[in-house]
Amino acid sequence: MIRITFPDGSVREYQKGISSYEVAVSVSPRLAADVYSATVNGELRDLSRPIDTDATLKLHKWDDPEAKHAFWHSSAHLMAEALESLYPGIKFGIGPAIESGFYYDVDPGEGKVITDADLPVIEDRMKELAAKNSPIVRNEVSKKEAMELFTKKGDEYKTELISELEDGTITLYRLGNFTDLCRGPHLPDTSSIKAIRVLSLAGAYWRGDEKRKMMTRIYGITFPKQKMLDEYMVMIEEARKRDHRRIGKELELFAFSPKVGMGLPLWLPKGADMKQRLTDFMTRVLKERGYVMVSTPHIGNVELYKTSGHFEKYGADSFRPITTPQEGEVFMLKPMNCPHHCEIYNATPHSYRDLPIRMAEFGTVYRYEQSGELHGLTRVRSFTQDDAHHFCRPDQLKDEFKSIIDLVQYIFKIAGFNEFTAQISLRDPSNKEKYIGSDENWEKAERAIIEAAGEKNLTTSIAIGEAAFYGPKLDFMVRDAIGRRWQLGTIQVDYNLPERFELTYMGSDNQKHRPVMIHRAVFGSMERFVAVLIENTAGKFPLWLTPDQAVILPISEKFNDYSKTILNFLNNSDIRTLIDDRSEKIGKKIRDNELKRIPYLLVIGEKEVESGTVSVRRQGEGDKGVMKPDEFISLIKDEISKEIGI
RNA sequence: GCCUCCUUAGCUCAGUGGUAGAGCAGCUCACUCGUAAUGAGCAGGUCGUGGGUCCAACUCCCAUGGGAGGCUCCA
Repeated sequence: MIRITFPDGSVREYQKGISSYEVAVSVSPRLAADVYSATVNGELRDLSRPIDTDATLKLHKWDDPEAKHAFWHSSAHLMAEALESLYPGIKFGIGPAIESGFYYDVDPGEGKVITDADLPVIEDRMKELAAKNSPIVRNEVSKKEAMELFTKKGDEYKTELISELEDGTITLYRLGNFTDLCRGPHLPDTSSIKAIRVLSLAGAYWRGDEKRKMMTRIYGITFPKQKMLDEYMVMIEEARKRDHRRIGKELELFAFSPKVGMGLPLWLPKGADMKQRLTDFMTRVLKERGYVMVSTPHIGNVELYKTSGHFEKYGADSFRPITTPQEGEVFMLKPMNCPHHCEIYNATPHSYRDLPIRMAEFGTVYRYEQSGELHGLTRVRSFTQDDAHHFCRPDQLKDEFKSIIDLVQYIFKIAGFNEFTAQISLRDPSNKEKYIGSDENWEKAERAIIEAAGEKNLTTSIAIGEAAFYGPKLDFMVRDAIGRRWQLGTIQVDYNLPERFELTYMGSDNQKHRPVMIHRAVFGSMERFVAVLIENTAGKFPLWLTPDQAVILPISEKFNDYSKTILNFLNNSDIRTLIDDRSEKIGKKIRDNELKRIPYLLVIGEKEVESGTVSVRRQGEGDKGVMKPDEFISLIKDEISKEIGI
């Protein structure tokens, strides 16, 4: 007999060799039906594997990521089984579970392609195979045996993976006729895979290396119930409706034109208006926080970027240089504001008493991004950063970091980004030659970031080896409608530029010292920030920011004169107001303006004219009753004050 | 840049070899209306562009522009 300890501390005795699944059944058959994998003595395991010793056991139900992982990983194997039966000779790369679903990278063979039209066929075959309820069988073999098996099969991708594994036991999992190299864990069989959808195709370089073969990546998702798949598809569809590219077009915020060039956004009046409002707001906040505003040109002499080191590192991947016709001077489109800011620093002498200097600019930069990378407003070739550089003494580093984290937290809160993630990127200590700067400086900077984040109660993850070559950084990421993460805010320590630009300040010891530089952005870029804001709000912007705050809806033309009086009154009181005086019925006007996400609709008919009032309707909430125009203005001002405190 | 797919009216989309169609939006007219779609009429496209095959191409083929989803990249 063996003793199994459950997460609640209770202990039960079982026959040696019982499986986790059998344990689940003994607790409750209902539980067993919703369990997909188990953690035995801290090790993630198949439900069907026997337990031979006393153990702690946690059974993973669907809501646990571990359960979904096993479910989707087994689904990837099911898809592979289907693919192998449909495309004999197909070769397999890797096929993991991901956040939502799974994929498998395959090589269909020379001259063969899998296209979108094949997806339903694959899906149907998966359904047939799943219905067989075949067991998924775990098998331990030696490295040599595994190598022989996949060599015989001609699966060179698998043999490459095996050759890199440690000697010792290698686990294989067999489902039907398909055997895969795999660590597991897996479902006991395919009986629980009830709903299957093969979603999409993509190219993916083998092992993420662009010099190697382009595999075909097939994405899919599965669920234990059809209803869950239906709900998932509805959710995806809802997310698509929030896509900033779609809403941006609908609300006439921005556009792209092939004539202007890909990745070069055009801000339409309403979008430009909003962007300006964000800029004004940020400028006010920055001034309160001790920043000074500067302004620099859109181009700079190539020597500037040679000094900064950007030319050497990115020159080949930049827009081609611009040359003057007479003198042949060479300029670059500005890819960064920092070199310019360094020269601003150098334009005047600095005492240690002046520091920190917080120099900010809404600077438009131009970067050559690969065409396949461009994406709406989130990845463009021309964008405006809310850029700033802190020039400080080494002893001020941590406080400066804290002030920036505080600023980011403040702005994100106002923007409603409550679910951002923060990542600290440190250098890879085993690869020091990739980075510039002394060990001492790196350690100091990394410690300052970690401590500052801790003192601001910021939950962070740490990524080793993700630092920039010139210093560690802290990035703030927010998700878009379909779950992709975009970096908005960033804080980066830089020891490189102060050196290269020979920045100095006079210390209390009457000696010249080198300041430390911190690059930081909060919005990241105006473009990306607006994009994420659109997707997070579905276009229902906060009142202070939205292009049009109110629309007046006269019930008929008879009330147009009074309505226009109100229109002027509100606009003169800084309420951004429009009038919809089309000869349409009131229901139609309400519908159209609700769809335009106008926060307040003011209905005006005979009653309102007689009593000198407006009838207020809040978007999404319906009729709020009548009030005097003055009261409406207070209502709006109060709401804005709650949003941004003015 | 690479892989797969898409590209028809301002927007969303039908149209599988016989020289283009709907809904919404727009314009005109009528209606003058009370909280999410009033009715009628009109107008709008060299089917992204350039080649080719064919008696005939929106439709098939090639090239190219643009877009989507990924991969690689992202100072």
